[in-house]
Amino acid sequence: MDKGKVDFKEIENRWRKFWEEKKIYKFDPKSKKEAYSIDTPPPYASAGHLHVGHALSYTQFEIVARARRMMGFNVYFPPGFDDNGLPTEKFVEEKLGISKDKTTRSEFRKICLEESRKVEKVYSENVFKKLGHSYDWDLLYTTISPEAQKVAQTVFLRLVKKGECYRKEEPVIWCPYHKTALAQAEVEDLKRTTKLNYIKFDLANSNEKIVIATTRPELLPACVGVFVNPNDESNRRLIGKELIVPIFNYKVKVMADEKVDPEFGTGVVMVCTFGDSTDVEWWRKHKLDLKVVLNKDGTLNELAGAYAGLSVEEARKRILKDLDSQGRLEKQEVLEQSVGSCERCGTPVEYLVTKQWFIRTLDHKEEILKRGREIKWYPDFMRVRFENWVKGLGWDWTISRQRYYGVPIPAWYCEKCGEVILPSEEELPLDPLEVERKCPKCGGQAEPDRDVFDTWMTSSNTPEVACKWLENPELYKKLTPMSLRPQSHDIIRTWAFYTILKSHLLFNRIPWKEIVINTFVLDSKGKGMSKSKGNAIWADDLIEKYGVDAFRYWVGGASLGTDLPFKEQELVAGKKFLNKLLNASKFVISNLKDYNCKKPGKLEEIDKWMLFKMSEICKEAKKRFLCYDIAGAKRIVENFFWHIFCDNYLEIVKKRIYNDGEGKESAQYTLYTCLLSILKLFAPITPFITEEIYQRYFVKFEKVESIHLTQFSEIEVEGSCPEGDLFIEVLSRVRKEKTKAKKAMNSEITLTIEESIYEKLKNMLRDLKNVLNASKIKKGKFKVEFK
RNA sequence: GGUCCUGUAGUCCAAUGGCUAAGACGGCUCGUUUACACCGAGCAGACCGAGGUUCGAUUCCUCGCAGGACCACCA
Repeated sequence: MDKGKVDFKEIENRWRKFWEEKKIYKFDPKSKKEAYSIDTPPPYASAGHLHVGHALSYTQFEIVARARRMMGFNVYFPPGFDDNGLPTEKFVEEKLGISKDKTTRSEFRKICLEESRKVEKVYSENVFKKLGHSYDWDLLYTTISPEAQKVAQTVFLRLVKKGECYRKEEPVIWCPYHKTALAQAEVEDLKRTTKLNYIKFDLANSNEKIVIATTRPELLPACVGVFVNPNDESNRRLIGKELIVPIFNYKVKVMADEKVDPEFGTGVVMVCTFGDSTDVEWWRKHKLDLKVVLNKDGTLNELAGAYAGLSVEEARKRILKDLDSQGRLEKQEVLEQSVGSCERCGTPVEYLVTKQWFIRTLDHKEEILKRGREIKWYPDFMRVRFENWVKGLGWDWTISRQRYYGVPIPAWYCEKCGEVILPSEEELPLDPLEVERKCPKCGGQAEPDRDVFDTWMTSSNTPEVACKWLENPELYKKLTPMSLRPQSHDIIRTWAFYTILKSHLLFNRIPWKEIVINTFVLDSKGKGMSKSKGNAIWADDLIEKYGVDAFRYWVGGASLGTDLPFKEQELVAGKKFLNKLLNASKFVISNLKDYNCKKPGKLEEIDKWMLFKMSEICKEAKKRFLCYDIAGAKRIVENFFWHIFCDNYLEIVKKRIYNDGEGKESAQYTLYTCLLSILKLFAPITPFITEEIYQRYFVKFEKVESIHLTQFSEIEVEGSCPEGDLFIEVLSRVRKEKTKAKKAMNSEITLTIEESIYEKLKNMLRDLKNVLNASKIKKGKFKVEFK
């Protein structure tokens, strides 16, 4: 071992290769140990870069997997990729400049699949393997695989059979850019400044003008009613009367609804089909007409007359101009508004009436809340977020998407009689576009469904996909409900929610026993990190600079439930720690050359003390790992290693191990046991350096081919030796005196200590003399004399 | 607007209804000693504010302030 610089990269590469070749993380289905299955989040393998927040979340539960393995569990830890759905389509469209409109579904799907495979390969190598993640790569799954498609389609058929999945013509949330229906969960708020336009309507059979404020004048041709609050003194007189819609000159009725805010605008609201979700609500409640003016691409149709073919924005401008020239635009006010927008492209969503498939959620709110409470949440308060979302749901889950790259909806519709035709489960997976069907009822030609499922339709069955529900029912039964779902808080409303929903509807039980919400990383100033804000810090850069173990050391310090600001300083500390660990090990190992790995007949008192302390740390750390308190485990082990083991114990036994003689074997046994225990406890967090040290020495005695296959130590103790604490206290007092006298720590002294202390330390005087370099220890008033 | 989380030295973070409130980074002083100067010994430095419960609150409760997150929103 060279002095000074250590080539951490070389160490990493060597062991990464070793683990992969030996397949040391392979799952053993025949093992008798208790299974611990992890419902891994399959990432969208899109960009090559990974910001520290993502790297942290994946590494955080990877540490859990390692710790569980070392606590005797048979860990089922499959990697996965979520490669179907909009993100991939968007990626392909942008990268290759292909639009789904200008190609066929099968062609487009082929390109998507090829791109997915390429990116996933890079991702596995550059992210997971690089970070030292201990997946069993033989269990790799992807959500576009035939197996996953079969799961999604089977689930669909079963839910249809149960009546929990239905097809209906309904207003749905629509993204005009992606030209598809969206689920409520895919909508994000977009804050923007817009104009509130005050428009004069004529009151029918009167000369009076009624002013209505609207942000969406382009929807005038779709106006189906006007509302006022029944308690609004100044406007209630209008109820039952009719207004004439400007430009389009047709009559609409004025009706009453308590939800109208008399203070906003003029207190008079027009309802169009559809401008926003309130319009949908009122349309349903008051059974209004349907006037469709929007096309699927966000342009206006013939109903808009002269404005047909224009985009929403353009039509708005033109209509406002025409209203103004007719003297009907009273005024405009600036309005801070937040509108629902597509979470992937930011385009404000519209509401269109289309035929879609839905899964019932509104009927099951209470049951879902109950299921949520059967699961143990870490941290517990994250369950509240889940509950808030469930309580606030306003729509059933729209699962059909008018896109290409996803799991096809296995259904046909008879052109003649409208019958919905479904395949049998044995035929799955299938693409109805590639299979001809005749109507079993009337014999008519059946039209295939051209849509695909929402990506969450597949992802919400990751327990079924990952544990091979259909391929290996035995295995699935053994591993489910899964032990753990690790995920981030921003997808509680999607991934966690949909998974719990599906598990409830299909199997009438929870999908996993515990859910851990990973730490949320902020930038150094305490702000949320994202690519769009430009404050993202890339994990690759840090790993390049500090090494993987130092990065993981930072991850290991994050506690659940509290946001963590990223500080590069922590990586510096990590590197220092690795160096210290390596150096202390080097020292210990070099003094174990003649060690026979046998427990000596007699242990020195201070060694008993050390072994006792070490065993306590092992127990406490295990306890903390079990309840996902990685940071706590790391803290106590690190503190013990640095201050008790290095600063105190190594100094105490130095002279004993330098020379052959009494107490040498006792020291060697203690050093061996403690260092190995410490290495093991740190192995889940810093797997590379611990493997390196283990392989340099311990492997030949332990006979287990990797430290990561060993179990955390259980140390045999011979009493707690409480006098050891007193020993350390005296050591500390003397060191203080030496510092005060500006003497070196190894300067020779004569020590006088209180008689009571002297008596208690009687059996440890030799070690005390050694560590203090005291030529004599006398009884009396505490005094340190220098030579 | 609703809900949730977090406020501890310059910075990150821990514990605690009562004892000297721990550790790391940074600062300062001292020490080059055969694992390590990416080190050791030591020093200085902190409980967001106001009430309340209590013999006693940094800890529990209420309100406020600050930061962060989630959800709902208005034509």
